[in-house]
Amino acid sequence: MHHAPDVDLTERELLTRQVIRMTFELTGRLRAHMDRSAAQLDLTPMQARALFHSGAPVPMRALAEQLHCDASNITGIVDRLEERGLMERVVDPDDRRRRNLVVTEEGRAVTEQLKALLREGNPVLALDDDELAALAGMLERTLQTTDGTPQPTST
Amino acid sequence: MHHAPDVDLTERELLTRQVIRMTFELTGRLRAHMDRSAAQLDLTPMQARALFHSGAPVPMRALAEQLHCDASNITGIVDRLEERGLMERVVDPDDRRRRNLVVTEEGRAVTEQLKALLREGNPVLALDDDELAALAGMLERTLQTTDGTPQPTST
DNA sequence: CACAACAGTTGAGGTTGGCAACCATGTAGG
DNA sequence: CCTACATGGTTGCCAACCTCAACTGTTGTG
Repeated sequence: MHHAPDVDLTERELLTRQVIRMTFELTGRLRAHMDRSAAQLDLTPMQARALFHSGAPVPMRALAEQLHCDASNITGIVDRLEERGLMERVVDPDDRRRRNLVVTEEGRAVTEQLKALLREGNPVLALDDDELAALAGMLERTLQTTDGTPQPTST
Repeated sequence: MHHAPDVDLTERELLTRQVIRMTFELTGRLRAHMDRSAAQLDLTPMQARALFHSGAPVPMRALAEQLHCDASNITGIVDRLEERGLMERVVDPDDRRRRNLVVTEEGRAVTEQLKALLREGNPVLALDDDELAALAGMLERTLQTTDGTPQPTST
């Protein structure tokens, strides 16, 4: 893209490190916050994430990608959610290999409770309107540029 | 038509939800990115985080708090890091109950490699200088206001 | 010295991550 | 039609991690 002048690079370099450090700190806290919230509803972190990403019926394969984990893990996670009656496997009529995940009525209720808990005490609420809007824009751009699969930099 | 203050609140409310959603999305990607980076160095996610937070000698208790996990987990994590020679338990002479975690020479090298990998493909690099500075400010404020233990808001 | 408090460890039970093998279904070629 | 192959999901295995409770050493206090 655009190579930057060497002198100003240090400035940005320091800032970048700082932002990365804080981003990881924030990430850790958000993760802990989410885990605590999930625990209040007797959900494991992964179960909570699975519910979170299953707004519309979704094949297990897709969920695995969204959760950045192996497909085999989804089996167990969905098993436990299904045992609690929060989710259901529905065979896709178009492709009978596929099992679409459908959140049940109770599952939706639990998901709403979870989202409510997540809003409480969320750090981003400390920002004022302008900052929030700016942050939204940045996040949008940030998420666009990286599609989740950064170049693997193969050795 | 008497109430419905949503007209003013909705704006921020929607924005907040959007930001929260994107924040979690970004969190997930960063986590996946960190896990992949750690895997390239044959480190588990927790081992990587343990190294990351052990710049200066730190008692295991403190590390547990920084990693938001039970103290008993640290035992196993440090065990494996010690087996690889990346860390050492050093008994604190002032308080012989304490074992300070000291990163070895090799451990420091691995940590540097890890940090280098983390910088590669980090989504925040997509931002320009002004945005980066603004983000830094927001993160700082955000991290200040929440000390890691968010108080349950009554709203 | 008896006692509580603290740092760290151990053990049991359960959930997840990663890998390889497997079954069932869909798809392409002969 | 039949084989070969690709795909979605499952199972089994093993290592790592999480949570909780019980336990060993050490420190501080009375």
